[in-house]
Amino acid sequence: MRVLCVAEKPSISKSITQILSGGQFTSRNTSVNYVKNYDFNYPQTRASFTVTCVAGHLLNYDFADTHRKWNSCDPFALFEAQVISYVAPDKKGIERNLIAEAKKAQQLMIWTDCDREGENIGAEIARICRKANPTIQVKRARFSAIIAQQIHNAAQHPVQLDMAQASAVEARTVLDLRIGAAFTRMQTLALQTRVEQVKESVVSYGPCQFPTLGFVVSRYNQVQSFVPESFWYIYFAMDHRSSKKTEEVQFTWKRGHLFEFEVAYAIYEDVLSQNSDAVVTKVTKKETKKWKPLPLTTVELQKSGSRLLRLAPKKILDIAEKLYQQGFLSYPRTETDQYDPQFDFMSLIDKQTQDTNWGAFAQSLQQGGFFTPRRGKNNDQAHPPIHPTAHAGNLVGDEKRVYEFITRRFLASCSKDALGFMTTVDVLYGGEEFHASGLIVLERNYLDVYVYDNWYGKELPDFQEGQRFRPSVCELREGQTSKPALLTEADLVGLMDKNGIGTDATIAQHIDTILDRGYVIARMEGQMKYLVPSTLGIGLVDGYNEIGFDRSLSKPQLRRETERNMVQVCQGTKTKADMLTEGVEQYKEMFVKAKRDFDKVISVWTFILEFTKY
DNA sequence: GCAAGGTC
Repeated sequence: MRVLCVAEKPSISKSITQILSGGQFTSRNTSVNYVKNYDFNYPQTRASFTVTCVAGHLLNYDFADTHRKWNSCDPFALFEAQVISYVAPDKKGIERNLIAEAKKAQQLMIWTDCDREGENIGAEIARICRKANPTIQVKRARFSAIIAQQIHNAAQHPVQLDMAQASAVEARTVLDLRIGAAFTRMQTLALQTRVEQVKESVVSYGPCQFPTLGFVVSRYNQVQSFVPESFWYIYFAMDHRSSKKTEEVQFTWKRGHLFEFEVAYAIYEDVLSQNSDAVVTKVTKKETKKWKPLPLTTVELQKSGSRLLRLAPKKILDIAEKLYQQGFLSYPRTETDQYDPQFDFMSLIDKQTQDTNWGAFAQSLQQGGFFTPRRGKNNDQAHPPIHPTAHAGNLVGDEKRVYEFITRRFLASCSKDALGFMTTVDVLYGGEEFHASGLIVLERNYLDVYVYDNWYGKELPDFQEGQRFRPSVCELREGQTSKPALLTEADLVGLMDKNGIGTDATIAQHIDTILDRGYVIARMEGQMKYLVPSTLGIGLVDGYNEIGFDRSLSKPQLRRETERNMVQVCQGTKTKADMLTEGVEQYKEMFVKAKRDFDKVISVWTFILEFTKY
């Protein structure tokens, strides 16, 4: 039997070929540079295998000719207009290869990633192959890691494609298109005639880009409306004299900050009036740890990378993609922060021993310093955490910095938690409680390679329970609450991830979109980059908020509902048709309201455009 | 001239 295997991307087709063929395969070029067809025999199932791949989705969705042009219809009609799908122009070569190979095979085995998108891509592949060869038998290989035993098991026990998952993705795709196009055309056409600033531009709406914008505006509004508040606290310290110097040991008041001066003052007066010694009531000494970092996911790479390396999330992902293409990194789009129990850490660590900067650390891991990485809570069943797959010695600039970060993070995660010794001292003075804590770092462990983490040890003098002393300072001091900071890109990535806006592969794109559209402007303050909404961005979000929907078009709830609906379609508790109809009805209602209230929206915009200055 | 999701 001839079996055609189709993976989601070139790297997977190569890995499964290497595993299933045991290295004995021939390779054919196709008309597409990055797609190869691999042939070999698989005696385990007495079949001859051809392994090839696609590159993500093959199909694009758009409106039929009657509704494609902007002026062809009222934007409202897009909620019902016919939506067609077609092979994207840049995927034609891949389609041709699939057709040619499907004609030669009796069985199609789909090897896409084991997630909803993978199931949908699998359905696209099946559709094209069936058209070329109507009798081809369609199977699906299920694997959760590129590990020999799992890949063999998947090849020998294929299952059926999960059409429910594929349908859920299709429903979301069509809904996003209808909603995005309808609101984008309506907004753009309405604003272009009335607002000078947007005469030439597209004012896009999207179910991911708007909540993303919403986060930026919401933080900006918090900053603008911030009013500092005064608070009072008791500052308490003692002088510690050692042979060399005198140091001030500061204690923290257990009550923290009080916002009523009268109350704080009364307590303070009471403390002073007792005119007593301070008494050490308790000394706690215990070992403490600073945990080594978790295995690296895409979202975490973008968050910590943008914070520590000061690069835009999109830039980091682009660099990681390039390093992956060059064979230096594992697949850079992953939600997984746990390694497979059979993962081969040692050979990867060995590759890093030649490095001039962290080679010695890698060697120390080989000589007994290795500890299995911590396990996070996420597993996408498709890719391992991001890790270096080869040593790269000749990189420069940002590529070098990104590679270095990923490698140090990997080595750190294979090391040991840092170990410290913490002392906490509780003190009673004038009836009030204070405490101070000190830390001595005993073993740096992972900190030696993960230069991005700090763990400072402040040493405390040796206090004894029952010890009495006079404070050197005991004052009532005033402080003020400080303004919240504007959002950084790292914050925004975190908010989007937490609220389910976008995916690991698209979060950075959505941020770029709101920058490109001019909804948000990057503002540098020193080394730090902050995101500030433009008048247009504020106008759009505040304008829609003004309309008063149950669930705002610029908040994350709507996307969460879409996600919930997709899960229901996957579980079979809702049909694709119901998800589509309900979604269309819901957004139709909001569309009508939005259009009717547009004067109100515009007046908010005009107000903001006139009175907001930066 | 519209979306979001894959990936190159």
